[in-house]
Amino acid sequence: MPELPEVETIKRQLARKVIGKKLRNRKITNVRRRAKLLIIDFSDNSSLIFHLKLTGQLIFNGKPSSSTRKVFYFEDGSHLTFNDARKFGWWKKVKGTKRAEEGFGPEALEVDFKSLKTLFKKRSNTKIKPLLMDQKSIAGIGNIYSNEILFAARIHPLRQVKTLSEKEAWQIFHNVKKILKKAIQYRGTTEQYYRDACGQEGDYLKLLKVYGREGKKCSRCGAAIKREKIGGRSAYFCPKCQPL
DNA sequence: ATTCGGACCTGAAAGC
DNA sequence: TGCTTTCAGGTCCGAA
Repeated sequence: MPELPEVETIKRQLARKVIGKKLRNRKITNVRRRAKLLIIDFSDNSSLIFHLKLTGQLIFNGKPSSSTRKVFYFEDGSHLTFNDARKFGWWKKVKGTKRAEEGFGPEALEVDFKSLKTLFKKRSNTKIKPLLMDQKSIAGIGNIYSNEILFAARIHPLRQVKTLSEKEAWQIFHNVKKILKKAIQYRGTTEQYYRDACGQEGDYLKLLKVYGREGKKCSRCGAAIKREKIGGRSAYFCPKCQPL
């Protein structure tokens, strides 16, 4: 589930709710996001790091359920519930976050066009969709938004990076920013498991143009949306708007 | 360097 | 009504 927009949504909501609260004598000083990691910092310079993987949820004052893996209780009686149906997600307590934050590429919402073009040059032999999802190259984009970005940019997910023109590279850059910002405005996409920190579903599902829409009509041209496995993940695209 | 399959788990939906 | 198969917002590892 959670890609950049979902984790960012949770981060913003939690920041408003838990900064200043105390957990086992330590005060929460900040709530941050790096790539798809959610980081809670404490006054003693320790931190809690979460990765929600596919089905993780972090819900403030969430009612425990069968998928609840951990509940963090604050000194004022409120709590933070970590649910994870598939148990891929994790959390850990660290003394510093430097190690955990290493190895990621620039944040998708912060990378500039020049750096993106440099990356395209360096990774010219790979395919564009797996590259957009590679956290070491650009941090935050996953399967839903890589599909949506490439549809908006009219680029086939299998395109070799070295064949992209300047104009096409710009379209990708432009739509990375545009789609992710819009998805944050809508508090992310709930396909099944995702909930924000208030336990609410995200509203971006209704704006999806290709993800999960195999066989349905393209909103631009009416052709049937296709699904194809690329790099082990389902790529969704319009064969007419995104020709190879 | 890149791609592939499998591994980690559970549960919902679709197929027969 | 079952029983089986497929699929899922992520990442990691080892083998071609």
